Amino acid sequence: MAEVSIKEVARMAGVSIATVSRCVNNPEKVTEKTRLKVQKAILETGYSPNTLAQSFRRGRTNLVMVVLPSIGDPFFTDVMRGIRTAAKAKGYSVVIEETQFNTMTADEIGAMLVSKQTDGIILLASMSPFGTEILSAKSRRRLPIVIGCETISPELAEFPSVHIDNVAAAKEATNYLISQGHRRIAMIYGQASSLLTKDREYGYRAAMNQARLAIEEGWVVEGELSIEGAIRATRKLLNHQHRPTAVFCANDEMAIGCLHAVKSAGLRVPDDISVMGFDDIRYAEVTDPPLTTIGQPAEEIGERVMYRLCREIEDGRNGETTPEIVPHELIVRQSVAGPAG
Amino acid sequence: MAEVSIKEVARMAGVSIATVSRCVNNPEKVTEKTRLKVQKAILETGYSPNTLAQSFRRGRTNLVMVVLPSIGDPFFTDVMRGIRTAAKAKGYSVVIEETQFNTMTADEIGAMLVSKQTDGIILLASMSPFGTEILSAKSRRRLPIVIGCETISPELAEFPSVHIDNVAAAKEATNYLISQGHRRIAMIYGQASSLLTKDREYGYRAAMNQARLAIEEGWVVEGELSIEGAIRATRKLLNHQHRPTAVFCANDEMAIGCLHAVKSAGLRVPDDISVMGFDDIRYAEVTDPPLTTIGQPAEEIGERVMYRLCREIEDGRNGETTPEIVPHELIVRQSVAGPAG
DNA sequence: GGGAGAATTGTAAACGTTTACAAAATGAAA
DNA sequence: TTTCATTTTGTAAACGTTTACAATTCTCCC
Repeated sequence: MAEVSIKEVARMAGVSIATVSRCVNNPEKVTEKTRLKVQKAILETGYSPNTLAQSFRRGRTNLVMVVLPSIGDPFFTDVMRGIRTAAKAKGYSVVIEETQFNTMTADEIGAMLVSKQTDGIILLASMSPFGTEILSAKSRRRLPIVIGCETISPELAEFPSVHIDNVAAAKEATNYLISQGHRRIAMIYGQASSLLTKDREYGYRAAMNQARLAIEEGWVVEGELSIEGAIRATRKLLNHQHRPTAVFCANDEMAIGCLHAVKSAGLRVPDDISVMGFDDIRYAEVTDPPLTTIGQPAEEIGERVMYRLCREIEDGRNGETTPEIVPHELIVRQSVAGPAG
Repeated sequence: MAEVSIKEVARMAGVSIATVSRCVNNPEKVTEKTRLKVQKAILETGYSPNTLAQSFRRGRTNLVMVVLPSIGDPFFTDVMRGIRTAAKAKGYSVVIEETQFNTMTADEIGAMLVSKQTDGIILLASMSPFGTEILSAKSRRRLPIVIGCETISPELAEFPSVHIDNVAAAKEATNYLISQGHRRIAMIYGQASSLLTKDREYGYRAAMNQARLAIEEGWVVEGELSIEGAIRATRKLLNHQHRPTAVFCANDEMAIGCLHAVKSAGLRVPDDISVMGFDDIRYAEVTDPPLTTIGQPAEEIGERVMYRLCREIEDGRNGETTPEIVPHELIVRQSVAGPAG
């Protein structure tokens, strides 16, 4: 009952399978009369095209893979929403792979591409260790890949990308802390392997240098991009012999951990220590105190990245790889104030 | 260069394509000698099987669809992690569809199933409006579907499921509030369409009745399963002529909104109002104050649901549909205390 | 009515696998 | 060596679609 194929429909409508196929895919190539006959037959048999056969025949799956560090981070959730919106509009489905939890190795990513399981890939994760492999896979055939959010490592520079100017944004965040009177500013960055938070670290250092402020040994600590990691990192900062008066966290998730750790230590935010985040996830508004942070148009990034990938898939590689830079925004709430002293 | 098929390998190794296929899929059916020859040829050509052709031929995609209200909710993120772990172990990929944002209609879900794009479906979302349609699709052919988290509506009762006992858990939560001395307890539930939070509401009402406590008009409000919605709901509760001393939120996401709204109104938690959550998402530990809530083994649910689906796909429907009930746990933190008065 | 040209439909090949079945090779027993 | 049983390999069909190309039908004009 279920496995009704095009043949059945053709038989019932008294036409050839080619005609049925045309009715479905190019209705304008077919007479009104036969189209009605065929539609009736389709209704009666409950036919729907076998997508597997279609994919096989057309050599396209209409499936796209997104590689990201963690869907747990609300920022990526928002990016994903944008990707999904665009994907739906263009008739694609999306499969997600998380790297942080090692659910997929570089080999597997390559294999997936080569075996054409997916039509293209969006990289939202730092792929430094994967870069070369993907590139080598690429040399073998045209690979539709677009990079989002992540600043691009040199090996991946030839792929199109969509992201904010992370260096400039981090600089702006740090400058805001400086403008509030802070001189002893620490930073919690993400995983060492993450290019993205490296860029933010770079922006922070640039701003500090420019303001001729010293960054003491031990003021820049790794937060593992998680709440827990940020809590540990913050404890280290609080125990530092020259305790900073402000902490710039490379993302909001870590800022939430930082906030918690500071308050758990009996200190007040922002009275004793100011905390600055990055991303403006939806929890940033409801933390106590609400988080001062950098806003990114996450959903827009997702949409643009997906549309860019569609161009890549459909028009083929057109060589144009200048990054699309989207705007960021400083969002002032209550987690930053002037230093106590 | 890229499109090297089995033919090429066969030619290079001097064997038939059948032998190559066997080398890849049933190496034990082939002589050591020829296997080596073929492996060499595979290496040299860089051959990898065309998954599209395989899927087509085998009638299996090794793709599974998960339908959920919102990946934004960290609880579902954790469930997804479990699903992914299991999926990876069993060689499946996962595509996610969100219902809350209407990215997919019931028709499309049905179409996806019928067209065999995916081998099976996991429903983490309330499908009340979809129930009958899915069922009608089901009657047409065997549909591997497993339901997770969500309590099952009557129409879907014949599908296997994995979840906690939501009614009992909500009862336990409410009883805990009562045991702390609360008499005026309100509840914020999720979307009206969500069976899951309906069950929690049912548990709350049962506990209140059993304790002979009145539920005043306007004490049970809808929170839309979002932070924003919960904030609005909480404002209503705070303006109620008989303000409750405790609020039971149907999930932590809403509890976070509730917490924020209470504090924004200048009241203290738990001194003035106690707040109880549900799910124990990772933010629950770092809210201010940390959230008293009900813990679910989210990741385990995900894994079990996926393994159950695999059984469904591989062994075929075996008729056994008794739900798997996993344990929940009351987690006491600081957002609940005795009432002020 | 006949004929040219356009519009519609049908025929059949192709996509890359897997797999029944037939054929061939191997090995053991006589 | 012959024979038979067993293992290994090859042949060819099949999966459901799409799509060149050929065949047919229709339309319109003379």
